[in-house]
Amino acid sequence: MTLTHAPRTNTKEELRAHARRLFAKHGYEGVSMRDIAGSVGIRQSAIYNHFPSKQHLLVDLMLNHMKRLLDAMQGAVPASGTPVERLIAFVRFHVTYHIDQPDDVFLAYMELRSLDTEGRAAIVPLRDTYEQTLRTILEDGAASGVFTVSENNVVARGLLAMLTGVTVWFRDSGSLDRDTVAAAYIETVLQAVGCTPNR
Amino acid sequence: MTLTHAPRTNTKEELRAHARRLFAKHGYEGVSMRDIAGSVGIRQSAIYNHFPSKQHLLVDLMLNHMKRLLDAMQGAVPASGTPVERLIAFVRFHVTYHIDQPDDVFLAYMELRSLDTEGRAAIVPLRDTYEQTLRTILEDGAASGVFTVSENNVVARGLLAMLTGVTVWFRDSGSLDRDTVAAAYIETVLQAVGCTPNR
DNA sequence: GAGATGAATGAACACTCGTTCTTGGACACG
DNA sequence: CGTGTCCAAGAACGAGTGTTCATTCATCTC
Repeated sequence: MTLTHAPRTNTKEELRAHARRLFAKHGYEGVSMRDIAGSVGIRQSAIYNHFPSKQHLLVDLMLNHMKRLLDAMQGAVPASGTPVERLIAFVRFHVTYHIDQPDDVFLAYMELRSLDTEGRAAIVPLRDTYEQTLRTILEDGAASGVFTVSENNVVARGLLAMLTGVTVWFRDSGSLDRDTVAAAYIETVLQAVGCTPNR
Repeated sequence: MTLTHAPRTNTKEELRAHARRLFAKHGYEGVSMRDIAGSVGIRQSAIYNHFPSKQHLLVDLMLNHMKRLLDAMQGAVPASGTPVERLIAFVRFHVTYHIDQPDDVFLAYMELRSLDTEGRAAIVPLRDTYEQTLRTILEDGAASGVFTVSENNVVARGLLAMLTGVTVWFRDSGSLDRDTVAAAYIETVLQAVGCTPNR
């Protein structure tokens, strides 16, 4: 008798997309299931046909993101090659990927604290693997003498923070395009590790 | 008839301290007034004798932090001096201050989104003033030829993100002490702006 | 056509949220 | 001693929380 559900397709993927955007904007705790459902155009109870809980929805987003990030990075950064080549590839990949997926990146970075124990256990190793790639590049470069870095770990973490920060301020509507930004980061990072390839 | 309130002193400052820690750990939305009151050892209703609302409590924390940060920075970074001297002073100040006050810093960085319009209007200018200091140092250095930076704004934001990131991983219990970390950041930043003073 | 499945609904669950209000004890000052 | 101020307690407010449930419809398969 009541006007019930209209036919829908792809609700699950829409839920992912809207939840990602809302979580990134307001934080996990700042978004209710009603907010997400309302954004998609369904009632909150219907979410549970697709995800068993709010926490599972968050883990789904973060896990998928980390896997895609890791895959894409390993495709973009050659395992062989000089440290300089690999560092340039890593920085270019990281900056452009983060420009393209700012919500996913911000979520994975910020909402580790909202994960329960098992969620965190699933995600932290992936992040560590990603970061280890940069550390290895720096170590190789330092060992072969082309990089000058005093504290490898401090520099690696510092560079990652610097690169990831692009999501905070970059807007496509701004005056700089992606390639210009990536080039600026590449130059700055190369200088930061004491490597001036133009000379 | 009921056992009512025990005498207390300094409740307001205790509320600030506990709220700061909890907000930094779980996020503004992830902390309730009952959580804060329980952490201090009073009931939630008693908070309203000291702060008119949760939002006011957040603004109080962020505004006080930004003012103290700005004051301390202006005391630590000489207005006159060479760009190199000022850059070194700025980096050393920023890193050590952020190591000492990680909760305040994280809060001010993350919870801008939880501020209402007027709170944001009060805080954003202070942060801009702080960041402008670094930008000016980079501009002066670039103008006098001692720094090599392609995109001044990108580099300034990148360096700030790099330095602020120290709050994420630094622990006093770790293997590195504050001075070693500060020195590593100083060296990395000097190299990043294309300035190698040891040569 | 019959039946299974997927996906939506609205109502309800038991809590928790920020906030308000009344009450009353502790202490300072006259 | 009386009065006023400060600040705590406790109860209550209405609204919102994540989640569960029975139900209903549309669509696919046999």
